[in-house]
Amino acid sequence: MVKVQQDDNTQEKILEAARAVFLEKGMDGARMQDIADRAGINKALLHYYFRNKEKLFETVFLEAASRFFPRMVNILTADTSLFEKITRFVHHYISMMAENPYIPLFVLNEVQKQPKTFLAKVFGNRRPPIEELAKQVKKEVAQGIIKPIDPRQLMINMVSLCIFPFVAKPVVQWVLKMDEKAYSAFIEARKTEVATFIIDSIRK
Amino acid sequence: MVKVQQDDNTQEKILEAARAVFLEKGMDGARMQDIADRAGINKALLHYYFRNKEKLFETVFLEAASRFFPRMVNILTADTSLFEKITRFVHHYISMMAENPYIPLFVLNEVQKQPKTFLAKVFGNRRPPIEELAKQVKKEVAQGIIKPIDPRQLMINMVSLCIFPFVAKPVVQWVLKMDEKAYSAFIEARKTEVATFIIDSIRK
DNA sequence: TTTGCATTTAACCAATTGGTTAAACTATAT
DNA sequence: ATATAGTTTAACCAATTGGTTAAATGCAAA
Repeated sequence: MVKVQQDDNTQEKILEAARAVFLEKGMDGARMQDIADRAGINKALLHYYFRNKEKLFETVFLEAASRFFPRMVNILTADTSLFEKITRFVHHYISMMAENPYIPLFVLNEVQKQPKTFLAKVFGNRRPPIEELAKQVKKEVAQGIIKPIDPRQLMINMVSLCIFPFVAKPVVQWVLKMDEKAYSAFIEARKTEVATFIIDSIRK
Repeated sequence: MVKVQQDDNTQEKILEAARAVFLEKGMDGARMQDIADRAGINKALLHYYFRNKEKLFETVFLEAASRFFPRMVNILTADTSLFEKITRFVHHYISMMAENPYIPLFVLNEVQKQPKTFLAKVFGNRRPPIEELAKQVKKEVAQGIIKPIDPRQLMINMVSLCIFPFVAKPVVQWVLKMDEKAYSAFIEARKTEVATFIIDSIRK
């Protein structure tokens, strides 16, 4: 059926446009008219597909989040060495941010505006499996494999190094005078740069 | 003259309220009525003091920025060793974020929505003096004092490690199960943790 | 050919919101 | 006492915006 295909096309066009507009403007700044325009349709059809702005956003966001979390949980709970774990974590985290660059800033905003509600919606009951990594760090510190470090600080460092260049993309581009291509290359390079940066820091 | 004093009080009350509301809601989400309410005045008086939302925002933000930049420029252009520079940079950056925790997320949002306009307004013509640090890094790499590293990556790492824990404060608190006191202690500890983390990473 | 979904057009509504205005009141400086 | 600046009240305007509606069109499946 060609119709169904058309249907999917339009829906995907809308989601793509929504991603772009939400990225640029945030939830408050995003205009339904903008999204419709960018999707090449009109407002009526936009509301025909998604009842309202909130639903549209939820669809866009949960779609990305549902791809994100399972992979990170896998990496963190896998039976691998600490250095291997850090390397894989950084690579995958940066890759996923690069694929969904609109997410992190949005999350930070929503979580700022309504911490409880939002965190509940995203994580539900489950928390990120940080205990695994913490234990592993403590163990390797005790064994003298790595330098002493607070596992919590290490974890925040890892996430900071992965996420920040995305939420600060325009500033990074401006300060370092990068066009899109240079920025992409810079991010690509970070996948290994950040991993070695972290490992070099804690290795004895 | 008591009047002038009253005047200053009201103006400061408005700016304080504006800071709070802008922090919570961002530029788009912030409502003039909210600001007036929180300042304990009415909308008419708010507009009596600040012609419009944009002017108010500008005042609030530039006031904070004008305290921030000179200090960082000083540190970056000072005639000190690289490790000293990194240490001072991290300490001051984190201190200033702790004093103005509402700024970073706000900046990231505005710069996302209107990169040119906002960056021009904040930085004007001048850019952060990154060349100094870049040269210093290249020199010490060449001299074999530190490991080879792209100065740009290093600088982004420094800033990421300083800023991110603030923009992600609610998430950090939730994931690591911290109350306000624990979070403050965590941030305080970062002033030295982050500095040694970076230096340990690049030191040969 | 008829049925039904996708899509457009275009007008419209209700709520929000930034911003204005004018009149009145208060307290103080002169 | 009077002028002046700070402040309130309250109504109002214009623009934006999320969302709705109804009628018409195109088009593929049956």
